[in-house]
Amino acid sequence: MSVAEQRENVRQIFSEYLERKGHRKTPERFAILTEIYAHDGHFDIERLYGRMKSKNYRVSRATLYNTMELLLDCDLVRRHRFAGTQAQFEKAHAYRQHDHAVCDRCGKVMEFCDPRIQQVRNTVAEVMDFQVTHHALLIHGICSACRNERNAQ
Amino acid sequence: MSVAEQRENVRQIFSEYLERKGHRKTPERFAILTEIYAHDGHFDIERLYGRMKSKNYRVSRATLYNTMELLLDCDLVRRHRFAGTQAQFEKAHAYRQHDHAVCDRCGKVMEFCDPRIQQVRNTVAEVMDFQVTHHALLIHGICSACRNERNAQ
DNA sequence: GTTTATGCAAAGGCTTTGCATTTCA
DNA sequence: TGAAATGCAAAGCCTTTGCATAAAC
Repeated sequence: MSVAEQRENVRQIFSEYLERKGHRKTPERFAILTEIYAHDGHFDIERLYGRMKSKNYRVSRATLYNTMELLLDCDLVRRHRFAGTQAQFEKAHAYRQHDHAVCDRCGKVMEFCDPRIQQVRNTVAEVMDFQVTHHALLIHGICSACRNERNAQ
Repeated sequence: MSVAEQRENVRQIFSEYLERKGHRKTPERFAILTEIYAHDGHFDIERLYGRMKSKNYRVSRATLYNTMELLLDCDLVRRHRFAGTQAQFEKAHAYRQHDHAVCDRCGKVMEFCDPRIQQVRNTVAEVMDFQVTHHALLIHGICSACRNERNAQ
């Protein structure tokens, strides 16, 4: 799937979601979605605000927060709280399932993928009669770069 | 291990930690530790503050926040961010390894245990050359009670 | 006697809210 | 036209910080 195809695809999903929920299709909402899907990796609200402002597309922070709720609700975006109070987001559609390892010393976030997580989800759903929608596995520790740095001192 | 034994045990661990780090052994710090280990389940700073106040042991919120940092550092307490900005804590010592499933409708938090997580940790450590210290797996979804409630409406 | 910790209140940072204005349907 | 969304600023909430006081070592 090309970048253009994906962009059209997620616009379609968002459009149908807004319609189904009786929400309006404002240009701000689609501009935010487009901006999010134009980049990889994690971002926070302030970063997104800055990126849109630099492209002369000014949206208020309030609208950013409101729109993120909608995008979370239709699973086009994921929200993480790696540390502190500041939420981090990432696009979720057509982005392979993965989890995160975060270095508690330098804050670097790495991605990994392990099929056993899916098995755990299935077991939890079955044993606890729980309808799983998504999950977040965060592995904390110290990355090799930080360990080497400390050893070198 | 009895409750009294565990309390003595964690006091010992904390005491040694403070000594090793050159921190002072203040009565507030031990009172906070004792209060935390007198209860099961999750709690936030405000709840802990209220519980100590109701026992006429008044500590400032600042000291609670400071002490939690120490307890986190010596692994006697875990911190979670299930939702929102408010941190949740739970005691960590002699409390079997477990993870959490949280209902996104009613907010209920359930615990479960799956040995496959340990295997994932081992794999991440090996493949990414990452020194794992701990992890947090959060499974989101809708609990059976909430599903039944909605069906009944 | 020093140095560190406590407590209080103020400041900070991220997020939410209220309300007037604008815009979608 | 009427209801909902936007933008701005103010308020909220949790957490951190600064500084005087108290306490550990």
